[in-house]
Amino acid sequence: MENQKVRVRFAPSPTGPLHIGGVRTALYNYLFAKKHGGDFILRIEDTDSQRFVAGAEEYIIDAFNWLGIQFDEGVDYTTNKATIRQSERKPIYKQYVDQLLTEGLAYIAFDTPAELDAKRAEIANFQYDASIRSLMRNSLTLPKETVNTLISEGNQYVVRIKIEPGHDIIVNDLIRGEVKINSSILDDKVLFKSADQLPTYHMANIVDDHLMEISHVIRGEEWLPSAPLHVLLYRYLGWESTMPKFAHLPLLLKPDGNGKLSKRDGDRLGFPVFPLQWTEKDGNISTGYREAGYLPDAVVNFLALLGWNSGTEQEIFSMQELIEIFSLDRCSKSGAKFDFEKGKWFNHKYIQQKSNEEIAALFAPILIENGVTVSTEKTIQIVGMVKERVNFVKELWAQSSFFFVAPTTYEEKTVQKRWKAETPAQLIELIDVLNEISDVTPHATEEIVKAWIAEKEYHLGNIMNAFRLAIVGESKGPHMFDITAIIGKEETIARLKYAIETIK
RNA sequence: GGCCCAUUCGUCUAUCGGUUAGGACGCCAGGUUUUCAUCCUGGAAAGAGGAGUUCGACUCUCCUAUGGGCUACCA
Repeated sequence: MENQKVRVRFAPSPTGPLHIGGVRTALYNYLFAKKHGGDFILRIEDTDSQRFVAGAEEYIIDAFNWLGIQFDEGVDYTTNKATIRQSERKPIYKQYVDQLLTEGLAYIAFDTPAELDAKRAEIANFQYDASIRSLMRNSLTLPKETVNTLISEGNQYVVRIKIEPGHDIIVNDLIRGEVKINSSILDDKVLFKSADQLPTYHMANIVDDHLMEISHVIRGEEWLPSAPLHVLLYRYLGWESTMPKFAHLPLLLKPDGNGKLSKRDGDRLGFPVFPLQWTEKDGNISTGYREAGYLPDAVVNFLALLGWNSGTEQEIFSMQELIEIFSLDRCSKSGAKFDFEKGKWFNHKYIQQKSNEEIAALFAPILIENGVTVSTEKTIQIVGMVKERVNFVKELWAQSSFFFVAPTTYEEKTVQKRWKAETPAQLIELIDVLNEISDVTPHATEEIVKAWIAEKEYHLGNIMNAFRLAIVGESKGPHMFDITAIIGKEETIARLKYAIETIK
C-alpha cells in the first residue's frame, strides 16, 4: 500500500466548459503524478443525463492539449476522444449496488420527490437519516412482498446508503489533517436511481477510483463535506485498506466581494474564466485565456501559484520545474482570490522569455488581419523592438502599427507640446539632411542627424520629438533611428512632408 | 438553520515558539530613456478580536467574529 504506484485522476462532468478552477485542480493532479512517476487519468463523470452538454468533453481535451497537460489514460490522442465514461459502465456500478443491498448496507426507497418535499417542509433541518427513514416508504419499512410488487409494477425507486448514527468518521486529509465528522449528521445519500439505471456521483466515483487503483484523490474543497460518506462507502464495499489518500484543495474565489469564482465574474469583471473560448447553445460567447492572448505556459505558471508555493522566492517556473518541486504539503489551506493583474504580469514575463521568432509567429496572423504584408524577418526585428512593452501578443499591433501604416492624424496633446513655430522649417532642413544620407543604418543616420543639430545649435529634444510626432503620430515608440531604418528613407521623408503640410 | 473548512500587507504568499514579520502583483516616488513603455532603485502597506499555555506567541489551545464550502433522485 505504501509503495503503491501513484495514480491520480481528473474527473470532470461534461456539463459545460471547463472552469479555470477545474484546470488548476487538474494541474495539481498532473504535477503530483509526474513528480512521482505516476499516471494521470481522465474520467468523464457523466452520470447526470439531465445536465449533459454536447461538446463539453471535446472542449476539456482541447483545453488540456493547449495547456500542455497530457493524460496517461482516458484519452485516445489519435481521435482526441475520452475513453472512460461512467455512462458506459452502468453494469459495473449495478453490481456493487446489489452487493450493498444484499449485505443490508443499503436499501430501496420509493419516496417521490413530492413526498420528500412535504417532509422537508414539515420537519426543520430535515435529513434522510435513521430516524426519518423509519417513517418513509422503503425496503426497511415495507414488507418484502410489497417492495417486490412495487418494483414489478414499474414504480421508480432509488437505492440509499444505510448510515448507522452515533459514531465518528475520520477523514485523513493530506492538506488539512484529520477531519472528524459524526455519522449522525450524514444522511442516507442516494447511490443509484432506477429511472436511468445510473449511480450517483458518490457511488460511481468510489467504484471507479477503486477499480482504477487510484492512489490519491486530489480535488476541490467543495468535496470535503462528502468525504466521510466516501470513507464509509469504501468501508461498506470492503475496500478500506486500499482507500486512496485524500487532498482537498482550497477554492478559487471571486477577485472582488465574496464567493467562489464563477463564469459570471469573468463577464462582469472582463477576464476569462475558461481556458478556451466557449460558445453556448444560445450563441453567447465566453472568451478563453487562449483567445485573450495568454501563453499556455504563463497560464500554467499563474495557476500553479494560486494556492501553492515553492517556499522559495522564485515565481517563474516551467512545467518541468513545477513537476520537480511540487508537493501537496506546500498547498495552502484557504481560498485564493483570483488576481487577474498578476496573471497579466506572468504573461508579460513569458512574452519576454520567448524568442522574437516565437512571438513573431504569433503576431503574424494579427498583421494579416490588419492588412499588412511584411517579411518574417522584418516582423521578427520589429517584435524585438516592441515586445518588452506589452503584456499580450495582440497589444503588439498598437505598439508597432506605425511601422506599417503612416499616421494621418497626430495626437493633439503632443502637437501642443512638441510642435513649435520653428518646427516646420527645421524639419524641412532635416529632409535635406536625410536626403544626403546613403548609409541608412540606425547608427550612421543618428551620427549625421545629431551632427546637423549640433552644428545648427538646435535643441535636440525639440527636433527629435517633433520628428517622432511626424513619423509615429504620437509620443511613443522605440528609438527614432531604429524606426527610420525599418521604414526606410523614402517613407521617412514622405511622412515628414505630410506632417509639415498637415500640422498647423 | 445544521455541519465542515479557513483567517499574515488591497491581492497571492513566506514564517513550521525567539525575525527590524520576507518576497511578488498592484499602487506611489525617484532614476534611466531626447518620447512612451520597459527596466532599475526606493516607499507606503499585514498577523480579525478576546482569553489562555509558555521565560517568550503570527505560530499551540479555547471562545467570538468574519469569510468560504456543503446541506438534491447535480457533480
